[in-house]
Amino acid sequence: MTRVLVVDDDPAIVRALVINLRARQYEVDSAEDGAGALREAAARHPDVIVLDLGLPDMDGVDVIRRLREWSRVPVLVLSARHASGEKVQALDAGADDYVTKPFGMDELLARLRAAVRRAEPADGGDVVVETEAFTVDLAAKKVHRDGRDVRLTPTEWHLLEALVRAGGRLVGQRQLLREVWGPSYGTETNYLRVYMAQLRRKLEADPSRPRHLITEPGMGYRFEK
Amino acid sequence: MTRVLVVDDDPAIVRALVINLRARQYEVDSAEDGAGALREAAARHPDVIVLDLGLPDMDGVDVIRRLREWSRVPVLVLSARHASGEKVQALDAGADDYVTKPFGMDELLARLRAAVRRAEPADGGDVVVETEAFTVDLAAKKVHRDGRDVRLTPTEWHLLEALVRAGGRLVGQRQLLREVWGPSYGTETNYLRVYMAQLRRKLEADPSRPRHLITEPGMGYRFEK
DNA sequence: TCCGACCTTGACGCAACCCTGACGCGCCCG
DNA sequence: CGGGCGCGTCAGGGTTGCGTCAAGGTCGGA
Repeated sequence: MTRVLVVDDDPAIVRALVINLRARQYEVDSAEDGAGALREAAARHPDVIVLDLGLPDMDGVDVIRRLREWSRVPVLVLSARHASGEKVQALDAGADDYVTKPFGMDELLARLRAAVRRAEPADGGDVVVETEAFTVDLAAKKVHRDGRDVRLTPTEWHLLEALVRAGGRLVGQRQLLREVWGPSYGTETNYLRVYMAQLRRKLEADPSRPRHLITEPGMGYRFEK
Repeated sequence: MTRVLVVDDDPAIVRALVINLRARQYEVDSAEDGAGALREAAARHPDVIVLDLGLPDMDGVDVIRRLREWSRVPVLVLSARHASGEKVQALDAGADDYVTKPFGMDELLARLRAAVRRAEPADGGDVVVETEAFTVDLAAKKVHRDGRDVRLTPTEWHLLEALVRAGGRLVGQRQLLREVWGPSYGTETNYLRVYMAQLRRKLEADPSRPRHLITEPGMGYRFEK
């Protein structure tokens, strides 16, 4: 879940933002001055900060500078000032975006999404699923087992991916066939048998008694951690 | 030097931007429609794009979408529309910032600096990637091996860069082709074969048995440390 | 104008992959 | 008790994809 830190000395704005963000499944913290902002940022490691420039205790631009000494978290500045000098200062201090009050909530949210999206893959947004026998990295398209990489053919990988992405739920054979071989393949269940066998041979400790690539007779297959 | 691509159908705006940017030591290309923008982006690999939404040949939002199919270059949108719906659309399509006309030149430049600053070191984290056989310096665009520089042609370098930036993840052949040769080259997989062979000949200890530039048959290629 | 570096393009051999059919086994139901 | 069904296994053959080589083309510099 994405964590947002909202910094503003006007409780009405904080409240409005918190409500809107929480409604969209963000996790939200807040602060009402610069010192609090820096403290919260260090303690909670937010994924993005919405920062009002007009704070009671210190200059907003200084807050950005202090923050940038140790963090690259995206900062979206909120300000009543329309003067371009202010904007330039804030942006050059390290802010990522600058929105003037009064602002449209949907625009702000869109800019927030943009800021978060940008930062995401830099951290290493790998989706990794682990079992006691092997490890599947969906982003890198890599399978690890006993400390070494397992080579999968394209079809084997597609099949494994379809199962793993289902997240433990049962996947019907028809759906599996369509996902891997295309929409016109609905009945060739022998394909599934062959490739499931190959996957088990490559991934399971005891291929004849699979613990992770499970057959549900008459229905489909399931991936289990 | 930072390379900027300016896209606008109004010659006056293009001229103003080009002059201002060149004066600040940017390298500037320009295009006057969506097709030209995509072509230039593929050919010149700019570090940031300034894109007017009101283009004569296609919707600006579509330009962003098409661009995002193969590139993560920062896009700064320029538009006469103030409506928040437009902004949300553009930002969610993959734009990084949105400035409404008429715009202040110093503000635009500040936003441009912010976009470039963000993108630069955020890409892969490490600027220098080492393997036991060779070293790649992404910032200096240099490859070292056995204590001496390896001469790479521009295309060889683009290809190597695309692979190294992926950081061990598999890169599909289509994506690779688009990143290196441009969006219209989706099927010429023979290019990949030829240039991968050249890279391996220059970089791998045993080119016939590559340890770092790996082929995943039917899927793509992978750089491994 | 010539030369070299680089990019494109086609052809060819080989290995790997995908499909396919056959067979055996266990389970359920008649 | 026997037949049918679904699943796992195996091996062979057609096809695809990859690596390699070489020739032609383009562009810029000497």
